[in-house]
Amino acid sequence: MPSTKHTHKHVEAADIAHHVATKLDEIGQRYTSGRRMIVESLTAAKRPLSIPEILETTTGLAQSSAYRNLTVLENAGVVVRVITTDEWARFELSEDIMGHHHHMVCSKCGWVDDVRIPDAMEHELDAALAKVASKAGFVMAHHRLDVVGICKACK
Amino acid sequence: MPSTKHTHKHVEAADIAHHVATKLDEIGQRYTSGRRMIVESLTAAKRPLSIPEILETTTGLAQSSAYRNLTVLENAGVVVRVITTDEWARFELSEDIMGHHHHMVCSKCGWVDDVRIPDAMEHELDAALAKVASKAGFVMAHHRLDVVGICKACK
DNA sequence: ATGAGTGCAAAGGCTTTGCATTAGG
DNA sequence: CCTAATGCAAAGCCTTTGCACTCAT
Repeated sequence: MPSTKHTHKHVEAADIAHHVATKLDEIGQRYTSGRRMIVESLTAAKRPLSIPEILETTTGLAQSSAYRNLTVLENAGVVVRVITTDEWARFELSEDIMGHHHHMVCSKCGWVDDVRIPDAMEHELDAALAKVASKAGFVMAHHRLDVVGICKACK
Repeated sequence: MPSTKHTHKHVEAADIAHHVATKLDEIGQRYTSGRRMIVESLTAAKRPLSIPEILETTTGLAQSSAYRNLTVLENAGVVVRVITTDEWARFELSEDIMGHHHHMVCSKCGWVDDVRIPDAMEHELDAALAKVASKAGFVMAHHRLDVVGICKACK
């Protein structure tokens, strides 16, 4: 079992299937073909996908099944629902798999991609946020950070 | 450098009405009673409100008028639509009026409140984000930062 | 008068759900 | 076999829109 020293710990591509199967099993769910297609679609994209985008890459999957399976995968802790604008919801693999990261959102076309900032800044940020949150009686679970701007294609 | 003072510039409460009226006038819109009620509601709340919350404090305003007026106020640059979870959209006065800030979102009940972090951190953050964004071909317009956690009431 | 603003109800668009069918263990 | 999973279509829910009425200019 090879161990890595990267701070961006994440599940290796080849192990994602196994990881997902395990997480699903933990909540008594099966790793069906539909779910496999969705996970593979998200794995290949390496960025949050909307339902329409997911359906484009999963032949024969009904829209309702996509929604239902994404909910199951979300409950299993494998997929996260990303809220960017008010259009479509987007889904991505959890940080367990992808590592901690943030998003760039194109305010023109809605494209979303991943970005990472230095660990040092993440820690500073967490410290500052936890402080101001607790001052207001909040218990911080995590933070969410997005870059809003114009993507390469829209520029 | 002597000009590093706090950048929390905002419109004084008493001047909000005038500011809003001006901004509306700039796009050829009137400051009607419905719009006034909404602005006063948002001013009093000092946090992003959902449509149901706004309707509770604006007697006699139709839901459709609330949506329509909020769109107008948004176009006038007076109100901003805040996307937190996938439930209801929330609205708040723009940063012109409220100053730059971020949000705390309760993942249990959906409550949203404002938070501010030190200017120094804002600047570091902007620098780091602009850098990673441009590396991906994005032109950053601004950033969005939320604390997700459990609020005082839900704890 | 005359067009903006409003209320009410209907329509839209994304998401969820009911139900009969199919498939995996 | 037996229950979970799926497809299809209908229903839900927030939001937007059409239309007639009202109000301010």
